[in-house]
Amino acid sequence: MDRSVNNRYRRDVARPRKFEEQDVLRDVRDQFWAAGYAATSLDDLTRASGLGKGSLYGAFGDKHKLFMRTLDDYVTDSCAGLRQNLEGSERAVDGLRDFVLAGASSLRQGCYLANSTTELAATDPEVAARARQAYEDIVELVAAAVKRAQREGDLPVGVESTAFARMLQTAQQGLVYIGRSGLPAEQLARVAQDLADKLLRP
Amino acid sequence: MDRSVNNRYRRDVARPRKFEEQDVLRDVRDQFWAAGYAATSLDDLTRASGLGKGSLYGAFGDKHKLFMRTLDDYVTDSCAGLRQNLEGSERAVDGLRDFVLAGASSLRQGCYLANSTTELAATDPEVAARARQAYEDIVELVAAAVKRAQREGDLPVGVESTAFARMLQTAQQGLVYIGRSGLPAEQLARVAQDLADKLLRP
DNA sequence: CAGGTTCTGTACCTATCGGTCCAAAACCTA
DNA sequence: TAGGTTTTGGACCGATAGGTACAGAACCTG
Repeated sequence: MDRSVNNRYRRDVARPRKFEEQDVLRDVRDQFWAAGYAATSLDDLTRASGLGKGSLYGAFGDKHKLFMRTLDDYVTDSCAGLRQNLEGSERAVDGLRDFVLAGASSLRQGCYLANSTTELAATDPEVAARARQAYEDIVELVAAAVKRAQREGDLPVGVESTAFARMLQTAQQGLVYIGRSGLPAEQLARVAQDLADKLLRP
Repeated sequence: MDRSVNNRYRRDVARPRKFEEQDVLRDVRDQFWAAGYAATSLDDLTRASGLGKGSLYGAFGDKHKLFMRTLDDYVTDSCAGLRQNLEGSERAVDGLRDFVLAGASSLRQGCYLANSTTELAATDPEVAARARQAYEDIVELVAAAVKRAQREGDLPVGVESTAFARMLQTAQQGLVYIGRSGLPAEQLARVAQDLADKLLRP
């Protein structure tokens, strides 16, 4: 019987787990985030999560599966948050502005997806596929907000929404990267302001 | 006697080397570039370069020293090339435009410095320091070109050249990122055009 | 050609890698 | 409380990591 990976059958029987899946996934993700995938050993993961190897494997499968799980959760949460911010903003252009500025907020830590993509996309097809899909989702969300901003009269109607969305996303990722490379926070914030102004002026 | 790392004393005596340092450094760099630092083993390096471990250590020191050497060379060459492009352009604004567009040319491979920074800057102070210095040098070069473009009437004189330079650099790095994440070449080129147009219009 | 020196490749070292196994512990149902 | 089932954590595994040692090859000078 396959007991590995996320089994939930008969949870009301036998010895119950001592940990919360979400907590473990968060700790593990933070470890990967801090050191990168290849540079993180299983011992690092057991130390970060407090679980033994057996528990880790029983619950999530091997190192790669565990990593993909954290990446997947991160992407899902990020996209949900982005959608909420974009659709929740009074005027769409404000949401777009916040989207760009958000690139300056991660600072040295960077973006988990971006870091993972840079480290692994060239050699790991699963990561590459997940990253590509995530970026398409983001562009779609942003493009919808661009269209709304056009309807609201805050962006020129002439521009193609998808192309414009990609441009904003590129600017945001550039900010994330420059932040990770060590630019001081206040200078980074200034760059973010300048970029948002230039790209979103009518 | 310390024979390690780049010794050149008495080159006209005893058994001469069978390899060219530059060739080896290029092969090694390409290996690091393709797989990342942590995911590259010494066996990978001997395979890529054709040298044995003994030769590699004798000539360049350990894995980390060897890596730093390739990173250093890459940065030096890149900055020299950038300076040449910027100072060699008829009008400074054309050089700046090419600078931004260059972010779309690396495609899946990405930028060696950017990849290395993303993977290592958070945990490796040497890499962090080198990256920070490289980015300052680049900003300085670009800022000088911005000033020239202002004198030539292609950019408004009101803007602060360093802040503007950082903005252009951020856009370029964003393109590198998006390219590495798998956006098709023609779409990436389009984004690059759009960004350059938006940022460099008078 | 002899002596001295450097370079090269391989064998070898210890530590750690990711992953498996399993006996004991912990819990639920009956 | 007894029986059944799952979880746990550490012992253990072969493979590979980065790095060293060293014997012999290759070359220059004199």
